[in-house]
Amino acid sequence: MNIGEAAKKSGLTVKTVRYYDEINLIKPVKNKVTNYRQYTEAELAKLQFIGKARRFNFSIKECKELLSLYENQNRSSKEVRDITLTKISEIDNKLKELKNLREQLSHLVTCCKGNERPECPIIDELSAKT
Amino acid sequence: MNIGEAAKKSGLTVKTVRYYDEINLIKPVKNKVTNYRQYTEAELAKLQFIGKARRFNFSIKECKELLSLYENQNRSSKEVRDITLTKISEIDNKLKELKNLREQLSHLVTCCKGNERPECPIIDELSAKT
DNA sequence: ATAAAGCCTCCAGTAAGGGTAAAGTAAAGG
DNA sequence: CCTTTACTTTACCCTTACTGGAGGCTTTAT
Repeated sequence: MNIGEAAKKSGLTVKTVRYYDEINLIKPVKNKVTNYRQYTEAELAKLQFIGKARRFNFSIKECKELLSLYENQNRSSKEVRDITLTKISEIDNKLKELKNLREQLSHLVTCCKGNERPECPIIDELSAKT
Repeated sequence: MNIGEAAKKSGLTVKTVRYYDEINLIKPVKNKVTNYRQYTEAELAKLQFIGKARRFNFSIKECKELLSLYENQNRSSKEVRDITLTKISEIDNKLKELKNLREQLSHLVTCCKGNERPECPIIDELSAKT
């Protein structure tokens, strides 16, 4: 498929997908006649995967690592397994923190609805005059 | 407290905290004699909050918005409430996606443990030759 | 008293793209 | 077949959110 379709299906921009080619992250073959990039389904899947990881601030370098987990010929090895487990635990930390952030905002909503100015330690702390 | 302590307690780097001062996000007072930045507990709380939001790719601009939710004298207004609810729903989407990413990696681990080379559609898809 | 650690400003560089231009290619309608 | 519209190409500079380093004051520990 062409770059536009790949971008759309992966939720990335065309610019970004082109950039990933440029930095040798996902390099599609190019139609020798038109010079258009041609993406396979496998490459699309990788783009989707990278998109997901990037949205959670895994760096491009880390994305390469994650991708290599999939591509590693020796992926059943202990080493690969360990890296993956490390990433998972990183993700678990992110999940925890994200839930906490949600909590904080949701608290803001329930705590401050209506016109009352209820007791609210979180807000008091944050809105205290410097 | 000095910048080093504020940085440590907020999980940001000193450089980053200084940057947030520079862009008028969190501006501490400065000790007129030493010229050192002096952070209050309230500013620390804001740094922590921003750190959390930034780690989930809320832009600096969005962080300002979020902060203003707390500081807004009129925070019980419908508008502020709506913005907050929107942010919360964005967070819920992020949570969903993050769980999905975790799932994908965790599947990789259980699927590929030991030395066998088991069937694994996700991997097969991703590692398929271009 | 001196060394190490922490703070300051200033300047330059980086990561990961985004915006726009100028030009080639492809698909659809008349 | 031709034109319009949509898509793709490279090239170049711009942006956001930092990061690193130089050079120099301040504070703390020995």
